[in-house]
Amino acid sequence: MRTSVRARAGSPTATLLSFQESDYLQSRSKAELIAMVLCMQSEMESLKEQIRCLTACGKLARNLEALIERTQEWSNGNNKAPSMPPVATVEGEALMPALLNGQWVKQETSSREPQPEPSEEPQRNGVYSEFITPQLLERCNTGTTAQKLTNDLLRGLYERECLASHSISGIVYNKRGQPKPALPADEVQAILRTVQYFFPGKTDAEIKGYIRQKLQNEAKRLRRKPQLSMKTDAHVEPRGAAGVYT
DNA sequence: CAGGTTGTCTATGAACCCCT
DNA sequence: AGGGGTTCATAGACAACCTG
Repeated sequence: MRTSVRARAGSPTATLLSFQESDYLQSRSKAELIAMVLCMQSEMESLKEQIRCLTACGKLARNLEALIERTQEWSNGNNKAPSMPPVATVEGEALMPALLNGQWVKQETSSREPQPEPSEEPQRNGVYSEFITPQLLERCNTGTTAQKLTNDLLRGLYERECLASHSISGIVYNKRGQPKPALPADEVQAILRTVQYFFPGKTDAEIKGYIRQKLQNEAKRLRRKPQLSMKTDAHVEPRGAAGVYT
């Protein structure tokens, strides 16, 4: 299918049109081209998301530095309680409106369950909130069990391969086992605090047990089906590196 | 006692087949 | 076409055991 649209030489549109008319595309079936476009769209979305995350990380880092400075000032004898730095925003949206300095800020009044009061000890909770985003929480099941919430948080924060290849502490007691790196301690703490917010009765040990269980299940899954995942990848990417589904 | 491994069982959802 | 039953893969839960 040839297009009759005229475009200025050298413009992006002209580049696209010349690509559309190339022999490579002419040799492809319509279905193949549609599949390629879908793959490209998917990849574009993934890249956009990565850019958003990187931008957010940079702003969060600056916020953390400011908070650390204020905390140090406070602990150095300045009795005035440290105030929170302004919350960074991405595209006008507050990054962490739901969790501030370890304390949750209610966003929806029509919550599924009566939410417990935020902790009275924000300093004890620390600043772990940068890992648990409101978007992530929206995808998590916060209303059923602590174990489900823990699993959802882990799946939201890490890839399966990452879960399968890490442990809570990094300590390996099995001599024949490969040493596994530990999950970032601050991220584990963020999960603990988050789960304890929604399920105040749960202890660190219990939640760590849920995390351990999830890591083991993922590792077991990977051991059982290593060839399956490879086969699936081969299906997803039949034509070179066109499809990146991560 | 905490943390890790392995095996087994169960629940669940997707895929498939058959019948109307 | 679609509704219902069956099969299968997967995730999660649990128990038993090991190690430091």
